Amino acid sequence: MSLVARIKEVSAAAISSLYGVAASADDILVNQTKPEFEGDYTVVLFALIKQLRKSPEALGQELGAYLTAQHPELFANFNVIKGFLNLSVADAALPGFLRNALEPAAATGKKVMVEYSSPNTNKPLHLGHLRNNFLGWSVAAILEAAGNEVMKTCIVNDRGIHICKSMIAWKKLANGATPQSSGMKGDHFVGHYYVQFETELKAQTEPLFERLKNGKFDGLDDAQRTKAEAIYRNWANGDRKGEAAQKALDGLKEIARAATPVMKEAQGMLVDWEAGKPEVIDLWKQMNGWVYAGFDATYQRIGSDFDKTYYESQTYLLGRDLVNEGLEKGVFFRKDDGSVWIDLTADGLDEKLVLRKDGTSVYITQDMGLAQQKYEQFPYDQSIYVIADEQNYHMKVLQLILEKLGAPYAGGIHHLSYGMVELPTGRMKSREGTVVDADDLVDEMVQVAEKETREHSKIEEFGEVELKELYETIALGALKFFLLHVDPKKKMLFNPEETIKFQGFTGPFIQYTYARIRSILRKAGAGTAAVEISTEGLLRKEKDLLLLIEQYAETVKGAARDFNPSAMANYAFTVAKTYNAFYAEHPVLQAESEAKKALRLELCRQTAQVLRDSMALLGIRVPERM
RNA sequence: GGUCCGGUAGCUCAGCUGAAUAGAGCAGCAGCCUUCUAAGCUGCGGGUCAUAGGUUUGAAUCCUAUCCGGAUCACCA
Repeated sequence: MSLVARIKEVSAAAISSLYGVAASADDILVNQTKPEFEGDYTVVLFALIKQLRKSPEALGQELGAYLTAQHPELFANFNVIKGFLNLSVADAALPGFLRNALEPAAATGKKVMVEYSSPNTNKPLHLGHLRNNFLGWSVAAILEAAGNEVMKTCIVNDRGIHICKSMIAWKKLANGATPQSSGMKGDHFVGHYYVQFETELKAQTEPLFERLKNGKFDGLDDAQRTKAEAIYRNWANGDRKGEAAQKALDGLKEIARAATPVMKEAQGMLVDWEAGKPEVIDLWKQMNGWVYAGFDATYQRIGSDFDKTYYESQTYLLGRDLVNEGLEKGVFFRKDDGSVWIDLTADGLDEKLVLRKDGTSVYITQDMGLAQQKYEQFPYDQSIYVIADEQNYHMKVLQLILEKLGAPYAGGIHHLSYGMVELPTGRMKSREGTVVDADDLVDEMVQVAEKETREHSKIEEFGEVELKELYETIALGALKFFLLHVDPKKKMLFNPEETIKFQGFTGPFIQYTYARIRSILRKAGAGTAAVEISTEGLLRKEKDLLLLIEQYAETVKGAARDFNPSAMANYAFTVAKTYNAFYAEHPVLQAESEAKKALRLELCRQTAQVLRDSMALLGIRVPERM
């Protein structure tokens, strides 16, 4: 049990016994005492006074007197200010609680699946993927540390029109080039052809778009023509400025894009792919293979891994059984043209298509099927989807549909919705070339780490290999901490003009603190085994540190409950800061006495452990020296 | 237009299951390396918590409205 939980427990018991009123630990509000007051933890009394018909002062005095008298092992002292009962924890109580806090969490028996990363195979990973990967990996690690059985999964979007685009461009332009022959990383190689395709598509779209704007519809198929004519009529006869007009123009442009020869070619290739045409399948396998080789290198470098990888090419047909089931249950209905829908208007949403009139699946259908398959293979209590907040609506619909189908796993689905990473100029747009490439960014960070290390470090005994590793550790530490230290659900700003900081509330700050501690421990020749500490004459800064370390287990629990790695980042920073204040004031190796030295060495050891473990839950390594 | 999310110091963010005078980092200013790593430490300045009402003993936090920014409402994935 944690210290705070224990304080709540004895306070509740005290109230029951003092006033004959049933009180539970949940009724007691305990905060950390503000630094300007004396004490460690504070019981806030206001909520209790109405029921007990006591003044806050009187209640505080009585409760404080009772607690210190009944639990001298727990409380050394108390004071009451207004409605706040400030309690000083007995120094001797700390070692026991510390042991609890640093023990691994008890197993919950719960199975949790975490899906993250989920790349497309037509282009390399970018900054947005990094936030996703770091979040997903970290949440999985935190859930595991909190005692859950965790399975990390990834759904690779390896089929569809976007892959066909890369394939078409490669066939036309590459002359048989490969990543090897061009010296490019596979995912960048394939991404290059995707960009080529988009360039050509844009070039072909423009003249067609102009013709549509002038009411010329030749070259369109019947469906496109009907649609284009309708949009055109509205636009031409109405207001030519404003939002509606812009929407009409966007519609026309979309039609123009679809009607270009290159786009038709890509669509044709998708049809061939679905038909299993061997030459298309072969090329598809080859290009995806290049991409996977590239992804693997990046994943390895940034430390992403998965227990199971799903491929959309193998799951995109799933979900049709669920559609049939839904039709039988009356959850879905069929329209005259044969398409299948669900009406969610009663839930405040819209009607949603789940099967096209030609019987093929849409995105949501595939996700229904995949959810089902995941549950069959790993009967989870919770399934976390790490997906950007632009898909909030989609995930809401998915969960609602599964609930209506009566899927037993529907309630366990949780969308870990995170905000997009934006540039000072707004969202990253691949069409405008403002995407920050993941590999480039990591390379850049490593260079900065090297420069910073040259400026600051006094370590000359490192060899080339060790230095390289150190730069990677620091660079990824800075990058991961930067992307994880803010609340996941908030969008965040990344300014490519400014390099990610290495001072203050950063990963390297914590890594540095760890390295300093390790340096002391090396010099002391101290073992790694825990030593029984004596808290005789504990000083304020020593106690602050002990109280903070004691909060480790609770912090992990909270981070797991909220799926929020930033809680770990904030905690690690506070620990490091508190340690640094202690470090500046109290010598360890030259302590006043042997007893003090032993205590402080143990403080160092435990601080190091907590920092290393907290950072590990963020996927960040800590160096022995830096 | 409907729905959802956000607006806290010059900048980037904590705090949001209500509780003491709203906290960090960066940037600015002033100090601290003959002592365990100065990527550090200490101090100073900096706020109408978007706005207006409401609930409450108590509101940055809960409710309502308004303003501003964003996402979304595809037979794309």
